[in-house]
Amino acid sequence: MFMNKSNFHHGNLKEEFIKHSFKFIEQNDVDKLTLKVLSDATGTSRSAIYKHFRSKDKLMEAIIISGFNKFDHMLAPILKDKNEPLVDRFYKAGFEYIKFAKTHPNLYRLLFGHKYYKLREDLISINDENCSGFGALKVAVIEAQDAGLLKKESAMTRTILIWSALHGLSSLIIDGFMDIDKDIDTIYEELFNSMLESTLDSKVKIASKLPFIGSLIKHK
Amino acid sequence: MFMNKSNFHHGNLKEEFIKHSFKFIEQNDVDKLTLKVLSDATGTSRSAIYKHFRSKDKLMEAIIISGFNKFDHMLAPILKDKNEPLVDRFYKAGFEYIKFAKTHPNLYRLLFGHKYYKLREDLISINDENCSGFGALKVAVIEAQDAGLLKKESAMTRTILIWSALHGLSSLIIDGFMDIDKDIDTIYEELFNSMLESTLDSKVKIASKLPFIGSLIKHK
DNA sequence: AAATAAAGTAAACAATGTTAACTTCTTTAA
DNA sequence: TTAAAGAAGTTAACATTGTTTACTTTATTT
Repeated sequence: MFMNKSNFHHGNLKEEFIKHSFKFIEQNDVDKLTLKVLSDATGTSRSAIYKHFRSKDKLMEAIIISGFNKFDHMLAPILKDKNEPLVDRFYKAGFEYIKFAKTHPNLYRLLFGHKYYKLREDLISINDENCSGFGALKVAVIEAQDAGLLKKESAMTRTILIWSALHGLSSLIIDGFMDIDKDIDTIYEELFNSMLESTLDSKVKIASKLPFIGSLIKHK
Repeated sequence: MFMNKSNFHHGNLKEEFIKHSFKFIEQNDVDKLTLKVLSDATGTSRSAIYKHFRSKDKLMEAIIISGFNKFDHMLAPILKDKNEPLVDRFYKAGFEYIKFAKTHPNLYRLLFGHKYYKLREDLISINDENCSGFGALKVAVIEAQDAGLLKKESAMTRTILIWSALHGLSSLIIDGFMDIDKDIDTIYEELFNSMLESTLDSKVKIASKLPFIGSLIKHK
């Protein structure tokens, strides 16, 4: 089934909407993404989108799903990589988490912010260990506990606290609270030490330091 | 100069707008606060507000200022209370921080979220030790370092990390990520231990545990 | 070839923040 | 005291937002 590209029928307009939305929020706030922006970008009318999505929220839902896939495919493999020492996996995962937020601040806010949390509720489950980055983190925490690297407290509690610290630092960075002239790597070193190393039964050296995330110069 | 209350002149409409805005966001999302809501609440026309604020953003600015005052007046005295042991002050400050976010989620998001960060930039400075809760925290961190209770690393780094953890946990709670049936006090105990106690040169017992913050049942 | 469905359009809606022109009450000045 | 000025309200109109309805055009199916 191949498609005859005519002037009228676009062919793959639904994917175009999502693609342009993604591209747009790489550079702009999520609430700047209007139907006019999308109709202009795709060369269609303002109401064309309603032939493919029941509402704007349904489009946002598609973007959020796609965004979480992107996030999970970034994070989960790092945590699951059996070739790396467990501590290194944690170190790298936290590093890349913050880097993701810094690189895609609008997408990050869309995924983890409040505005569309009702949509998110229907989409992701914190306890789904297969597909979500959070699930993979929890598995890694349990693995660390079984290996004697983490105290055998509640895995869920420890997972939440690690996530909190990463989410908190990422949010403060991308939401414009860091106007100090300081690079983020030092802070992340300390975060990692406080968060993980302190709870390690035996101290472990990080095998390989990662290239720096970047400075904390105010994020626009 | 007393005011003749007539039908026409309201007298103190500006304060009424702010007061009603505050009351409204105790119960509703910030983006549900429209000029119509305020004109209905005050019995005025939709454009009356422009006699007192140059734009809606200027009203939001006033709310944010007032909100930060509320926040600072909650947090700073706890951290500065010389009658309490320093560790207890930290413990209580963190506890009340999270409680504030949980009790006033919409206000908290308004103050610390992204949407109005440009307004916030003109209003608060992270480095103002007198008026901001963050400033008070930094002073307390330095105090703890001088007293030998915290490692003598960068005070700013340590302050940011403590704030990150509190902000991250608070955000995850009020933004609907905690759908587990678990009370928050256990998590906060662990957070406090990881965050502060681990960096204490000598372990200190918390003098008095606080009443629980509440369960993590999903926040609406 | 005709009927049906899919995918587009234009025009109208209410709600949003905002502005302009006008009115009414209060204060100030001659 | 009265006139002018200004502060504080009104109504009406605007553009922009998401959304719906009625219509048109293209593609598919029978």
